[in-house]
Amino acid sequence: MDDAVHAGPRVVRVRVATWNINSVRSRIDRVVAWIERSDVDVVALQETKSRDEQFPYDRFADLGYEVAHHGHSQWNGVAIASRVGLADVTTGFPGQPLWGEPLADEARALGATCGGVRFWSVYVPHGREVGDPHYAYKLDWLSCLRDAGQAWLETDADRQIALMGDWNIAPRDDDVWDMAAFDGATHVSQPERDAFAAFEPTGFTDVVRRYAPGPGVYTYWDYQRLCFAKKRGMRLDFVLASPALAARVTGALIDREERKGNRPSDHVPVVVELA
DNA sequence: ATGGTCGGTGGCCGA
Repeated sequence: MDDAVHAGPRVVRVRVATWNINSVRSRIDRVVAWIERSDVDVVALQETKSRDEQFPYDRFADLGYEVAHHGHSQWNGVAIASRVGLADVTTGFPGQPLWGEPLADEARALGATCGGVRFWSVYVPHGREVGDPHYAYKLDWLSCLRDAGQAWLETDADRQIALMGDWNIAPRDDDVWDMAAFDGATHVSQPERDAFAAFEPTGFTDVVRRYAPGPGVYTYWDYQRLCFAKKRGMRLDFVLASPALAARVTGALIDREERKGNRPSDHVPVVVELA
């Protein structure tokens, strides 16, 4: 017995990640290999492009992870995998807007509590074109998520909450390779940037940028036109942390290597380390 | 050569 080993404050390091994997079924071997290699405790996935009954639950269980998935069709789809517990799974956030004809829930948000932290895997609507109904939906969706986040912190300002995923917004000019190429485009418009910035006064802050500053640091590269080789990317994936969670962050990285090799996703994982 | 993509699906849509 060596009591000294067990004395003092217990420091628990946790690595969490978010990754738009652009189809979990076509890329499950890569996803499994990355999770094993990267030693993450919690990973939020977006664009699984699967119905629940198609989701490869066994592959995560074999790795020692519990996993929750929310998917209706070949579109969207979000998941959270965890090896530090997975409880209170919630599909969709309170007040999440509907879409389609007839109006219906899209599988774009999934909440779960893992290791005392409330995680949300979010896949923000793309917007398609400025002025398109989908663009209005995107702005509304972001506004409603902000309201939900604000309400959670008003209930308890000390809650550890992570809103992480593909936000489909490049908040700063440096978050795209050339602003001239995005003239009039979605992802960089002022209303979208305002919708993203509106999280800041509620207490949610991006915890990655200070550890992975730009310019030229991206999380997404279009498959077309050799964008990755030409370093033409966008920073679209973010981890927004509540104040109590942000205080635990000791580091972050964007795993650009994962964009290489055979059949990668067009997004790469974003990893945050908590103490 | 001045372009160059995917995935899921089912014959195009969404990104």
